[in-house]
Amino acid sequence: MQRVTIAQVAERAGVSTATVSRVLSRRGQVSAAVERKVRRAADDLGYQVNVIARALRNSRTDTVGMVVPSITNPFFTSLVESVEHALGKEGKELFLCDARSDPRIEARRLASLAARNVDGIIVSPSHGVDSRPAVQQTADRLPLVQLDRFVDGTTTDWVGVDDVAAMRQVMDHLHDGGARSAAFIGSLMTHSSTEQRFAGFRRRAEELGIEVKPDQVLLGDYSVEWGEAAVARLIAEGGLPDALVCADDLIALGATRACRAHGFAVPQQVQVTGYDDIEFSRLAEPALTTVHQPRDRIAAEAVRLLAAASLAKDAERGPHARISLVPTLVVRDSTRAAQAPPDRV
Amino acid sequence: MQRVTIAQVAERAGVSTATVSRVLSRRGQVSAAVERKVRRAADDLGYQVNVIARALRNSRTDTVGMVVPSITNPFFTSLVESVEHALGKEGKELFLCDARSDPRIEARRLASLAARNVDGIIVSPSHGVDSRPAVQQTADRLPLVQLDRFVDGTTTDWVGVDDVAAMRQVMDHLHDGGARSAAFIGSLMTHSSTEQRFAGFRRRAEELGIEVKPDQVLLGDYSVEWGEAAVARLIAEGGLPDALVCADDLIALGATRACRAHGFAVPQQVQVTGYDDIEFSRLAEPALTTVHQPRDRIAAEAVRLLAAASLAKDAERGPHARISLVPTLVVRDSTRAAQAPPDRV
DNA sequence: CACCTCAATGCAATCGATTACAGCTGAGTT
DNA sequence: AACTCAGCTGTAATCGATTGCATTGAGGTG
Repeated sequence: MQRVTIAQVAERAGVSTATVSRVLSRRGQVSAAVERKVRRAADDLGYQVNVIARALRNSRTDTVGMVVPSITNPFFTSLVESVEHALGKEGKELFLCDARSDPRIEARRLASLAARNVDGIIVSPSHGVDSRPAVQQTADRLPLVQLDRFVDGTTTDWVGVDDVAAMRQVMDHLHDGGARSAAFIGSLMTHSSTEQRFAGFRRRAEELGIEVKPDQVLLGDYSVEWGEAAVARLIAEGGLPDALVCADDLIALGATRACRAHGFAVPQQVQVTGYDDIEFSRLAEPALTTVHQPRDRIAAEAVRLLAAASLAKDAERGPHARISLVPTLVVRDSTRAAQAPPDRV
Repeated sequence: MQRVTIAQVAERAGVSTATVSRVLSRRGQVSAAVERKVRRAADDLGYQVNVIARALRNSRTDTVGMVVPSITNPFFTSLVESVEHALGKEGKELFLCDARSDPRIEARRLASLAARNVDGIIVSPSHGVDSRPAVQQTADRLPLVQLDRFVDGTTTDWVGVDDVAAMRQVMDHLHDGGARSAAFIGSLMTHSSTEQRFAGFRRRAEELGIEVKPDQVLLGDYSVEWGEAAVARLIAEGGLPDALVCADDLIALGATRACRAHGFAVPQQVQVTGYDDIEFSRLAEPALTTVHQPRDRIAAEAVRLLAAASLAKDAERGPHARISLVPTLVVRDSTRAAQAPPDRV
């Protein structure tokens, strides 16, 4: 299907393939007259480089691979968009893979990307432990940056946000709104984001004297359904605390919905917070208070690290960077205003 | 970075590269003893094929390219997921590109995919007219299937749903719910889906005697913001009709929100319908009545067509297929039950 | 005029896997 | 014993672009 080759262009222009290559890739010196002839011939024939052949020769593909746990999670989708944008500025393209939250599929994707000679890989690992072998092995072969989530005990670059700091803001805000007890709804502790967020939650709750009953830490997965189920369980097992702190927006949307379905007013009776600031958190009823992640910054840093790693090569692979950006709390209507209502204090 | 080559495996196993290749790609006959030696050597060295080199030789990449107008639109995201799944069954991978709804970016993506020797391309064109040159040109070089949307006047395979039939269901349902007037909120007529949906809307409205004022056909883009803006405009310019028929769910979500913000009850005072059945349409308040697209079927058909086209090659490129699947109406709470309330009739 | 410099260009090797063709070996045939 | 043939295996060409090295020739210098 790929018809026109550099040889045909060379023949038509009456020069050698070397010259054509030099003209088309702007390297080496070529006289103006020849350059014109070559360009002319290339245009006439509708020549397009064969990226595959070039990649084989150069072992560079100008392509970066990205693996995310789930492409249907709006947070990752918008992260992907940011990454693609950042890469575009460097003339690179993105090869996107969905791991379906399964470390085995993830491992296959990583291997396949490596076999395709991508210049680097950006991955948000599906599992804090089980993802390790594949991630580590891939990182040994080519530049790799972990994004948002990370695998325990791997030594690669990482970019994400400071979950602990974010949770502190969330808890302070809830406390200001009068919350004196709270539940945490997250995913199983199988990936770093839940772990970190829970750690931040627990620490600040303790400092503020917010009560967290042991059976009010519920772990499932990042989905609306789980948010609904978790709230149903809380209600069945003794009622809701003052606040529901959710590990992501999907859970929070489900939780809010379940609260209202069971007749609990949000935020009057229960405050709810999310995490990620996906587009729909703004549209929910009530609009969700959540933590905004600086996606463009995250993406830009990841791309920068990757570029740096490509240059450094095997040589002086210095210590790996862990870039932690500061997220911001977005206060909307699922939590109460700063001044605690007098009847609660 | 790619270290282990077939030559190294060959040396370690004490055979030629040809034999290694034969073992690893399961072609040609090789004695059991040699096969064992080779596999052993390959494992020891951690050999992985270089997909690039193989692709250059075979001019097949086992990769399919997909271009969508916007990766942040949940409808396309889930379509992508379905396609990836369908491809996975055939051992193929997906190279995903976002056109940002810009035909120029789209053209670049298509060219780049072609240069990468993908085996085929699945595209949902951004623009009904401006996307034509690039799509047609790409289709001339390799197998291409249009999905969901299509470009006017191109001759390629297409898979999508019967928008007109879907709109008939929507209108019948609204009519049953008592609607005697309606507005249409869509995108500019720059892509086929809005065109088709509007055509179906208008025709059935006429047949049912539902009034559609000329200035109540509002065209913007597929976004929540536009849905909100359109409703604001309708209210400012003389009030809402009985029903708002939206060309996609994002618009419908925005429209619903705006209605409620302006004090109009949905569905008691205004019925609202969407299109696509994205996940959040279920979560909205009230849950959105919408048209469900059979995404897995669409994806499966597209992949099938692509495979068929790859086999047929340039040879007997028969007439192109246009596969139109039947979508289903999903009735939720943003429309009224079948029996029209007596006070409306 | 002999000799040197340097820009322009071509030749041919290279990236790694695949495969047509040829060569070899040994079992089976007559 | 000579011959056939199938089954293995190796040699080398190939895919298309890039690039180190060699070659050419124009212009410059003493």
